[in-house]
Amino acid sequence: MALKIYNTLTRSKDEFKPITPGKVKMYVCGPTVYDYIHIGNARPVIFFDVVRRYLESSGYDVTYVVNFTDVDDKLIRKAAQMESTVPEVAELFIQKFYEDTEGLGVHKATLNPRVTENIQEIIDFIQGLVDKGYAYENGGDVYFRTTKFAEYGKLSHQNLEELQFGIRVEVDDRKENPQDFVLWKGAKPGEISWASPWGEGRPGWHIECSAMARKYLGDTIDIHGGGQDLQFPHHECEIAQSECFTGHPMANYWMHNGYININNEKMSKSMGNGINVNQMLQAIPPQVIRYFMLSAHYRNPLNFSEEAVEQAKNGLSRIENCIANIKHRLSTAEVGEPAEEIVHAVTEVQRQFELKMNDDFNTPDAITAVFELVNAANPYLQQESVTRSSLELLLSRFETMDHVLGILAKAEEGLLDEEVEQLIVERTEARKTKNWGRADEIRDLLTERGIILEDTAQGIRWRRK
RNA sequence: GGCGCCAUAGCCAAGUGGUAAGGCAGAGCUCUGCAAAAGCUUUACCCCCAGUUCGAGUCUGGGUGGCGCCUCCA
Repeated sequence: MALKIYNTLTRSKDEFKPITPGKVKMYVCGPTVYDYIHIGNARPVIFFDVVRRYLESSGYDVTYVVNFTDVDDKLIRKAAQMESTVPEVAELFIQKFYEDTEGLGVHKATLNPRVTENIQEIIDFIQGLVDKGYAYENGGDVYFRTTKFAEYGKLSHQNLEELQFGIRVEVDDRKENPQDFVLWKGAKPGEISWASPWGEGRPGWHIECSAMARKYLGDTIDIHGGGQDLQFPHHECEIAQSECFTGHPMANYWMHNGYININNEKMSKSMGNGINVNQMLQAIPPQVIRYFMLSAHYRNPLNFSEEAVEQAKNGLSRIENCIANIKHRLSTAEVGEPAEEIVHAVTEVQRQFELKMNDDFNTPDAITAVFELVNAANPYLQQESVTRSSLELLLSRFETMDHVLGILAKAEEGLLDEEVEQLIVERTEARKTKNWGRADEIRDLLTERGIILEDTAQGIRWRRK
């Protein structure tokens, strides 16, 4: 079963063939660290984490690079606002990024290079472009000469002539052509800056990714990802810079995730409907956020709303209940061969899971596969006698799939404080003597404390709300 | 103006031309001391109109209605 990836470059699902067998070089554009990450940032962070996990679970050795843009206009503005410095602001929000993404269960990237740690590489890169005639200096700025790169527009499938320039951003008259973009920005007095052949300044936005991707992964990488909005101009410009500089394709597969809307509206700061991951994690368990994010295909828009979160939460409970029920049966299960229907279900579910993940990372269908396992497990659990091997088989399959999706909470077994333990014992006694009043009283009391009791044929099962 | 995306049940959401997955919510029933969890049952002529085809949610053309990008943006 070959993995297919929708490639923005070709606009089709292409079979994935790594440059080096068994290895994947993957670069995803990371955040500009001038603020907390928001729910929109969280989508690529979570999705590409899943891509990376899936590739690893498929046996690939993945080098996953996510950069930090730690110097740019927004950072300079923010630093002034906070009466701080750019490095301090960057450091603060890099730490917040780590906290938030860890909170979301995201595995750390192999490398998180920063722009400010790669200034020399960036300058060399720009110099190379100038030397080859692809870039020119004017008034302390250096620009990329888009007309020299015939393929400019191949990623976003744009014709240079048809683009409307200067609609949103004023065209700088130091450019030869309005579509040229800046590689090096001359510093204004007082701004953070580095010495360069063109005077004091800082890198333009696009060049950093070209320089860092090349430095850490090589001239051509396997997968380059990011949000849909980065397609143009950001990734288009990266391609122009890198391919003019190295003479090789920058990346073989370009992946772009869709937007998140909030209550069916585009999220934007000006509308004031942004949601920080940090705040969100206070209210919503990370597993629910991941489940929600993965419940739609990554290229489709996804609408965030209270109702959607509620549905995600309830859907997840079905899976979690199932697993809790399996674990609860473990102690009273019998020795024996795994049940035939379970072996069959487990095999079929795994096949489906891989089939769907191989089809351009169809996570909604992958989640469906998880539910199919639930739908096989639950009727089995209804049976009077079950075998331990069946239960273990089910559990291990859940684990395998969750290793990729990361939607299940780590089991926090056993740890009930003594008082609660005591109450449960008391309630069991009360039930034996049919003292239903007391039994219900205790159950209500524990419910208030967030502990839900369930009476099963195999004894009491408790879980946290 | 250019380049694209989307439309499937009350809600969310898949769907390789071959009688429309899965989840949530709702309803009824079973199990239960009562619950919970779980089980069973139940809900779609796939935005509209043409066309291609033995056969179209799926392909083509044309509409309608949403939406994105066009040098800050995930």
